[in-house]
Amino acid sequence: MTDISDPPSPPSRHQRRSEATRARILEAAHRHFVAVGLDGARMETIAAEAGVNKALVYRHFGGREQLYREVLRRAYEKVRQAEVELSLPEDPVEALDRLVAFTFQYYIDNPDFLILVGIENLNGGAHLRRVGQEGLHVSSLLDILRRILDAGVARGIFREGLDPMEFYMVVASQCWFTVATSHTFGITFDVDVLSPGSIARRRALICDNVRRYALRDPDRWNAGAGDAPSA
Amino acid sequence: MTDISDPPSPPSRHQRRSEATRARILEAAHRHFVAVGLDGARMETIAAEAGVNKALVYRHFGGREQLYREVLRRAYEKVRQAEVELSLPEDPVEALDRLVAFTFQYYIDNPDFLILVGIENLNGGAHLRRVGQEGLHVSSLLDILRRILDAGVARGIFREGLDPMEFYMVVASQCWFTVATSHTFGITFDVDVLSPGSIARRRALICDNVRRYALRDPDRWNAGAGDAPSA
Amino acid sequence: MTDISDPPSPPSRHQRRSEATRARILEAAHRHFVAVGLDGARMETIAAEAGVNKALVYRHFGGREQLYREVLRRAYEKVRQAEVELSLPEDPVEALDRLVAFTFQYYIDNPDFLILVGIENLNGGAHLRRVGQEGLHVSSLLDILRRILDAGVARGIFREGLDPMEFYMVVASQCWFTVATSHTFGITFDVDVLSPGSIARRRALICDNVRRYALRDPDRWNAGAGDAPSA
Amino acid sequence: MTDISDPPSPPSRHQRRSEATRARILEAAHRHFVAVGLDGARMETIAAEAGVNKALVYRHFGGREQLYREVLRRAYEKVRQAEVELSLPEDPVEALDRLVAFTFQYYIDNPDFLILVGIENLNGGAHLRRVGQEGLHVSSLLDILRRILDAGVARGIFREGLDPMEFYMVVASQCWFTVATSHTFGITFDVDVLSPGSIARRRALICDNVRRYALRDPDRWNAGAGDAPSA
DNA sequence: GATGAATGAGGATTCATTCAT
DNA sequence: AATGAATGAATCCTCATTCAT
Repeated sequence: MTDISDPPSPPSRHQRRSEATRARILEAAHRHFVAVGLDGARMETIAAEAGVNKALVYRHFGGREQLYREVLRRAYEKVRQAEVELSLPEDPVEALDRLVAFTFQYYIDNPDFLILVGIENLNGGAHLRRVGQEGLHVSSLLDILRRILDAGVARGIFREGLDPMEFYMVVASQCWFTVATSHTFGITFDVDVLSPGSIARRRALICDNVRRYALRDPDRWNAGAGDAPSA
Repeated sequence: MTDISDPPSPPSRHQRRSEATRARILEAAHRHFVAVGLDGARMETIAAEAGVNKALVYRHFGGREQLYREVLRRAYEKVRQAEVELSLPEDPVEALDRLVAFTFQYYIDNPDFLILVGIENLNGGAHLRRVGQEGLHVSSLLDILRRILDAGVARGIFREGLDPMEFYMVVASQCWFTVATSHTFGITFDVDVLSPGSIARRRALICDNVRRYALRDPDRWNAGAGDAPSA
Repeated sequence: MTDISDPPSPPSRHQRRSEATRARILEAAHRHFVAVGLDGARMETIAAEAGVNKALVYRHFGGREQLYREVLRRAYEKVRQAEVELSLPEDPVEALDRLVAFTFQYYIDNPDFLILVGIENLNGGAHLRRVGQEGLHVSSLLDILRRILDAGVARGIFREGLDPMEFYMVVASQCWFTVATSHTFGITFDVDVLSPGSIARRRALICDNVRRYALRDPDRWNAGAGDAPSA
Repeated sequence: MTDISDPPSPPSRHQRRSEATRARILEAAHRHFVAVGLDGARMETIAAEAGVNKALVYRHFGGREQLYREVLRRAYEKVRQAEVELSLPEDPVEALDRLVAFTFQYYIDNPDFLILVGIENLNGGAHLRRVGQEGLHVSSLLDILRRILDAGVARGIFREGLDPMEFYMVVASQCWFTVATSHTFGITFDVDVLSPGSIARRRALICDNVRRYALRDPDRWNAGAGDAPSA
């Protein structure tokens, strides 16, 4: 945040406090937007949870929409960051499993993200569009996907010509659906989709499906390798 | 709604008009809830679009929540109905394709349903839970799924022991994700997910994936059979 | 208000009550706008003074601007009405005096009108313009002015070719200034412009000035005829 | 403002800068108060237009009311100054014309003044009263008026016993009304009161009226002498 | 003198809901 | 069944003003 380039002037106490306030507001806003949605959110509540005055929220962010946009932007920033930090195994098949496990776990651990994206889609993507595609750093994700596919192809074990974006869809859709529709799915089928057992089974299933999608000869690899590594 | 069981007394003019009014309100409410969400919806707007007085909406449905619940219930009723009416081919592999095509197309043609379910999941399923699992007629869906799987197993071409609910997840998740996150996905990857070409490709991909999931020996069936049947 | 033309249906209790409410709001709004100006006025206060709910004011008038506009329109309607009801003497010179006396007295008795017009001029006439020139019924005023001038010319005692609008300006300006700037004028010159004595003197002065303006031979008419008739 | 009386110490750089800031704030405040009125004015806007911080406005003037008062005081100071600098012709009749022309033109050129005085009268003169009558330097105006009247009387061409304040009213009222109610008057009568032609005609009319008021024998002086002298 | 951060109070407008007819 | 009037409780956002630096 504080750039180390030109002038050595350290941030004044004013600036530091302001920065901290801004961060507190953002966190409160994130929590609140996630909890009750864009329309349901109350500026008053956000301010109160941030421990500041309502007017200050306006001063810092200009209004509810802009605040929401910033929250959204940061949520995307965070996923992409996590993806970048993801260390993939050399072995392409293990990499598939790792990608699925990571994606699934990220959704489970960060329902916030799913919720924000859900809100956004209900909104027709209006706010994300204003964030701008550049802010979404998708190339870093595509790099990762390509690296996995290329490695598999190089070793002659993946099908050729797979499209990274489609590959991503195959992975993400099943993880996404599991978590994002867990409530309605659970009610409809009278099951607990997010119980540890269900999750482990589901992850293994998705790993299998992804292998079947990517591998030239899935049967050579014993299915079930995606089995609950920790649970 | 009007039950045909006991007395022969035909509905009075009053009753018929009332029934029609109720239907108009429900349609208006459906449209409005879908358009702007639960929190965004205004009783005034619903009443106006139904061409009736606000107070009448209250008389008929008691309040905004109940109205929403009824809208939700009917949306589920409608999918299940469509599923029941779905005529499946004898051939199990064709049945897979048909199920995918139907599911995908239903989501495309009825974004309302995805939106309502999306809203519901953001809400933690609170309203759907009050509708009650009975109202969701899931057994008719499970019947269909089982019928397909059983037929495939009977002919020795499907893997054995596949779980209908998991099978459904494999089908639904990829269709769902494609449509339900089309806005954010489209913005992120800078593509038009719902263009006719994209849809056809995506459907073929999902068909392939589902075959790979269900079939004992996917390679015997030439991939790409799911290619745009009509479009 | 209730037109006697077509249907004999008497206003329902609802309608009558609503009409009365509307009137109460308008009166309260008039008082409040006059007291504190357009920007200073509080919808809350208006509602409270009308004995109704704030929201009802919006229901009836749509908003603060429209409410103000209606108040303004009615104020103009009232002056024009008073002018129409003004009975002018046959004698043209007496008519001049009468017109001055009426105009002066109207301003003194209805500072509301001056205040509203003052507000409006500070606003660049924006709201009056939206009322529309038709709503101002200026022709009835011009008729009166013309009648006076024509009578004087017919008797050969007024100058010919006088313009009604200019004539009006000569009359109104001096009355207007006296009342409308009474506070600053009074403070500047340390006098009480609106004391009964001052008013009587000022009226006589204006009458004289108007006679000098209109009459062909002012000296034939003993000045001071405008002297305080009542005070 | 900076008094030249006692000590020789020249203003420090600090003081000079402060003085300039103060002036900038006053100018911004003047413009803004004139533009949107007392209630409509925003401290933020004034500060921004002055290019300074809001808090600085408070430091310099203590608050919005005091700032307004100072603006008002300066506006009066400026008129009186202009009046003092007015060079009157020897000839009393020409002096009348000159006074009218000056007064009229001042109002046209300085709508600010009319607006501030208008605001003040809507306020009941509350702020002007706090400025204090001494601050208004009315005696210099009265001197001028008396000088004109006395000259006319001395030459035997003006009526005797004319009161300076009444004389002023006769002059000012017609100029004032023309400019101060130009918007509502224009809308009501559907004319452009401030077009060059209208102004010239109006000035001539007022000159005539003032002559008729002051002169013992107005007919000896050809009317219309007030015709657009320069414009 | 000058600044940016922060506050508290207010004020317009909206809305779900109820009432009287 | 259906309506229009009326209400009370929010909720967003703005502003004058003060504080800390």
